[in-house]
Amino acid sequence: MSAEERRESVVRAAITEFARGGYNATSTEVIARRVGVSQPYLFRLFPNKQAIFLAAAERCLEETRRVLAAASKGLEGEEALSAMAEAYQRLIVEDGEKLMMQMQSYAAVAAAEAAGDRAFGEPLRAAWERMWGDVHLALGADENETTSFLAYGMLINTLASLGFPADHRAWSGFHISSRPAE
Amino acid sequence: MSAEERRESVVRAAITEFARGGYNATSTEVIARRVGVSQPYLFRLFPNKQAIFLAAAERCLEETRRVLAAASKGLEGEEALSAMAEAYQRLIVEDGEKLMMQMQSYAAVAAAEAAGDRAFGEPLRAAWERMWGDVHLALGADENETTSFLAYGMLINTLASLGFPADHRAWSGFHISSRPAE
DNA sequence: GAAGTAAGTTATTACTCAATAACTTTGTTG
DNA sequence: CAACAAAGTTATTGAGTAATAACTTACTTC
Repeated sequence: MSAEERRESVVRAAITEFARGGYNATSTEVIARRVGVSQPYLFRLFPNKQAIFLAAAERCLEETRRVLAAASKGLEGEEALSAMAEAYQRLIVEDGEKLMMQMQSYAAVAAAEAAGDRAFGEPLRAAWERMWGDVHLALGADENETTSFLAYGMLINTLASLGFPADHRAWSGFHISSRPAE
Repeated sequence: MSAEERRESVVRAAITEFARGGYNATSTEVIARRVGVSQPYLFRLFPNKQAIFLAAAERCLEETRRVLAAASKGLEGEEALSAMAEAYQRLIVEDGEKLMMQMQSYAAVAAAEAAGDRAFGEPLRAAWERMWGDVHLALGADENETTSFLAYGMLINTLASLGFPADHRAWSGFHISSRPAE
């Protein structure tokens, strides 16, 4: 298998593991095991652990952006909004990993920023901007609509992270059919 | 100093340290040092590290609830809404720690839930429910208003965590005067 | 002043983990 | 087939860390 293909499997494995464990509690060992490769080999593919995390986090945001863009393609206004909302809901329900990884990313970036490391968050801010731009376009370039849409998305993330069951009143205002798989 | 008073200082120190470092990257050593006490003594005051984290996380949510409740006291409708929004904004600007700690909490709970530990999140779900209830009452028991208010709050948390500067277009729709202290 | 108790310490253990170095295998190509 | 490179391994290190055990002050109260 080529190094490039291996890197791809590492990113996928990293998403799964970091999503559950967060940055610090996830060892490079478990990632390597999931890939089916020795632990030190990861450091031939990536310079260090942080780079693996970053690649995984970036991929998740990018995937989310892609899903939203695909859902709203050819639609506008109210239709685009509900299509994206439904797509995001489905994404979370069918693939809880992406949500968890997102939350871990935000926490990790916040920690890095607090520690004075501004470089770490850069690629994630860029990825967020791309997503913001796509949503903004899909919603007719209305900034309030865009902000509102993303706000609801972030609340969904929070409630799902906290583990509120789907029928809890904390979810009132949403129509989520089931919770993300664990 | 009494054990109860010490516990109080531990909670405050823990908020500061966990906010920057997250659960796993924060050693009990640095918390103890901040309190001005030996590391093993923490385990006389709390059963384990997780309990310290939980106490800190719970305190943060509770504080947020208290701030919102105080801001909306005696007001209703639109007035209550803008009073709470302003109070939340001020809370974040003046005390970025609380925000960071919140994000770390969500990530930690998500990880615990994914690992099958449903007990860890319980106190935080309860704290969130209390906050939800207060906001709900303040906004005239309108569930859509409540959900919307909290959604914007969570977006604020996300953007601040990602480290977007106050004048960035990601903040459009908000009127935040400055970013939280670091 | 003895005796108890609450607040605190030092020393230690058992463990985990990112990263480096040195070596080996597998496939390709002139 | 020789020689090179890419993919991968085993062995190791050095640092950090939650938690336990055993010991020490300092204050109170009879």
